[in-house]
Amino acid sequence: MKEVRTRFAPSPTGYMHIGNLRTALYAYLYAKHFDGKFVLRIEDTDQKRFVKGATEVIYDTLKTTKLIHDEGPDKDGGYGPYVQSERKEIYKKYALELVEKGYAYYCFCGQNEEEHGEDAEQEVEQTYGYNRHCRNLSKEEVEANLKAGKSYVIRQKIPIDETVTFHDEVYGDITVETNTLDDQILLKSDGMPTYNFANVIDDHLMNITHIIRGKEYISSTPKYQLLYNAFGWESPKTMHVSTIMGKNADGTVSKLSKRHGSVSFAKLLEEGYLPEAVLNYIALLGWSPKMEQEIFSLEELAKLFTEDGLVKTNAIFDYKKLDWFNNHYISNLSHEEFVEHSKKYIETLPQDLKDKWDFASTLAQGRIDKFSQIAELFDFVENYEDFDLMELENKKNKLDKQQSLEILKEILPQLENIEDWTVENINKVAQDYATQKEYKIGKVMWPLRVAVTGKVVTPGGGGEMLYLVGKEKSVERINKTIERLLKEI
RNA sequence: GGUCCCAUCGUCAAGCGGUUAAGACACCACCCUUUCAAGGUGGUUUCAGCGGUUCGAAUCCGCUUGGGACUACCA
Repeated sequence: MKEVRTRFAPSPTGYMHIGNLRTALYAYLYAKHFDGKFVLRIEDTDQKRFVKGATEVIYDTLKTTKLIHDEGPDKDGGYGPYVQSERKEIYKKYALELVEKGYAYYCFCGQNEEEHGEDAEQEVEQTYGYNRHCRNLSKEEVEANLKAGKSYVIRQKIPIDETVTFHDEVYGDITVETNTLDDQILLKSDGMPTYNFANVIDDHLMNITHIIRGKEYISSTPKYQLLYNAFGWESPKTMHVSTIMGKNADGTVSKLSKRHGSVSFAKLLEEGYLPEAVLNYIALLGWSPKMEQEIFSLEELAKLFTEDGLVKTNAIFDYKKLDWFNNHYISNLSHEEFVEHSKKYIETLPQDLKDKWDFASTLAQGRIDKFSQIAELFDFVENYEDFDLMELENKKNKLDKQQSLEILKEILPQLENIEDWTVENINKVAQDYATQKEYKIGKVMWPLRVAVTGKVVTPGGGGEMLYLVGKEKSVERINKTIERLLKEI
């Protein structure tokens, strides 16, 4: 069997959209599944859009996601150059070949509206696209224009009254009438090819066997097919993948974009998502392994990934489910890894808490969905507000405010006596007190925890919370709570 | 507008002529518990509609409706 070669062909825009990353993932997985090659090609034919440092974003993303390419601008595999702007002459040669064969033509119309306008519209029966003004220029006219130094583009000569069919591995056979196709530009006036032309040439020249790309290219594919036919080339197999959508505030859905949340890989990382979690999640958006397992390593995915699991329908990006994946991956981090990852998120934390981070981090791990939640999780250490005293009542522990008051009053002096403010010592005081009063430990811990943190939901148990808040502040807050209770009861 | 594509719980999805229509996220309840989380158990919720074909349709066909993409000298 022929070696499988897939490609990821991003345009250097300066950021990596999550949908784009998923395409890269799929292309990578497909190649790896068949022990083939994953090729990186930079599609930078739009000079106006040049963004400095944009290719670095691409390299960085592939590196941190471990989607290692086998060939690319930095890894020659014999099919280079892998940057389209460096292949300019190649495209020109092939464009001319097409002109020669009658599948393309010079167009001198320029970019202004009038020449594309209505007057010529009746000539060719179409109300869209280019009016084909230059389609039938004589050889002499073309020569004359060329000699005069007129700027030109080369357009594809779409056949009239024909039908094109291509086969997609996901969507099956798709047939369109050529009359609905535009004489698209192949070579721009600056001599650069359009994406539409370059991708066909490159995929062929680079021996790409399987094209995996977004569904939005499905309607352009007939034009590519015509190009392959014109050259007499075998077209690579295509696998179009569904679009990732986002849910709008008004309930409608549209292509995932910034207004739906973070959509670039870098942004997601910034928020504190792990690359593995993001990859695992997006792998399952539009593709299914058809089994119950959901957590997969890259290796496992590669083993499982084939076009069979590709889904035709668009998928809505669900940040909640991403959170679940991320929570899972965070929980599985070693303590050292967790501390390492959390470093840049604890900078704004109070110094005291930073000093205790080795301990506090063990509470945070497993309790957060993403690292950016750390500050909020420990907010109570610094900030304390009068909470609703009703929170001191707890059914399960058969607690009411009266009892909470009593417990707080009785245990406070004992807490104040603690010399060495450690979780163990705090717990011991509480335990001894509970034993003496014949209370369940929970009954003692509840009011303590709530009084000191001002919250019902905390990242750990009572002893742990008192330790984090510190002796001085704990005592102060318990006192305050007692006062408030006395006033109310 | 034209062309093409799509349609199973709120979301991701399995299913590919005969199933009690999987599973996961979310949600709810209960259990466990030193709170929360995690974990365990259980539950609510889905075949867009209408016609065919068939002994039998979520599965095949048609129409309707709804959604999406494309319609650049962008990719």
